[in-house]
Amino acid sequence: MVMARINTTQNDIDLRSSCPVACTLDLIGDRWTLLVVRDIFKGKRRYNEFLESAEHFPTNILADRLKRLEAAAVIKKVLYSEHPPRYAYELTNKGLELGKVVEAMYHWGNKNILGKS
Amino acid sequence: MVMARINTTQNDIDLRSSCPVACTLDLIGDRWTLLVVRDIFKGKRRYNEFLESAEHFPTNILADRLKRLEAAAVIKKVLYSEHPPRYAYELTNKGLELGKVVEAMYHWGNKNILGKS
DNA sequence: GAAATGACTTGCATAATGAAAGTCAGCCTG
DNA sequence: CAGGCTGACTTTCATTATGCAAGTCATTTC
Repeated sequence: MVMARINTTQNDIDLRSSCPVACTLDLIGDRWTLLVVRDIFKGKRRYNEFLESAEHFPTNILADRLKRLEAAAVIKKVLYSEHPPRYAYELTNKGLELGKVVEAMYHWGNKNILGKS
Repeated sequence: MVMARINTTQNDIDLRSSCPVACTLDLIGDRWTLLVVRDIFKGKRRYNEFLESAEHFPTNILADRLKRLEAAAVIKKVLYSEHPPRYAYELTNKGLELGKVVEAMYHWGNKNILGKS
């Protein structure tokens, strides 16, 4: 597919169009990425905590998504132990604002798939 | 991966967990599905109209997503010509409620990828 | 010194994606 | 009524992504 480099804020994903929805999907349009964001909203911070989630991230996918989200400045690494060096993952402002998307999916899934509320 | 058949409303996708966010992603967690929904919100109704979108749906993907969305009762086919038989795609209530998700992505992408307002 | 922990990386088989071309039914035009 | 056109897909096939299992590696604790 022909990709374009559209004027974006600092990150370097290939965008299919200048539609905001398509741009967003180019970054988070897969089955795992938003689950990382959801987990951080739920208070998880460390690699092994993500792995404990019910959906069972494959380890390579988790590592990849953390890398991509960090590159896109949706999350950032924070050192929480010097020796050995260990990092926790936290949401940036950009990541916090994804809360709206996660919430919308939460409500939709609850009502339209799980049939609750 | 081990999939579960969780008590859902009428459709038959395999769900990874009972988390509403994960359930939603099991249905719309890819780079194309929500673009179909977006297009219908923008007034498009027919196969060829979707194909004209800037992101250039591959035809096989479009046909597949329309099928999946119909199976999930997010969209429905409506006959708009008897001879030859031709169908238009429209959103069901379930689909209309996805508007919240699309909107949230629209705002997020505009602000955080395109850098507009 | 041995085993454990946290955080990944690698290998590999299977599944999904995407580009291009093919199909097919029903008009339409000469 | 043969040939082309239109709308709506299907098929093929090369490339890429996913997902499971196993391996790595730097500490740290026993």
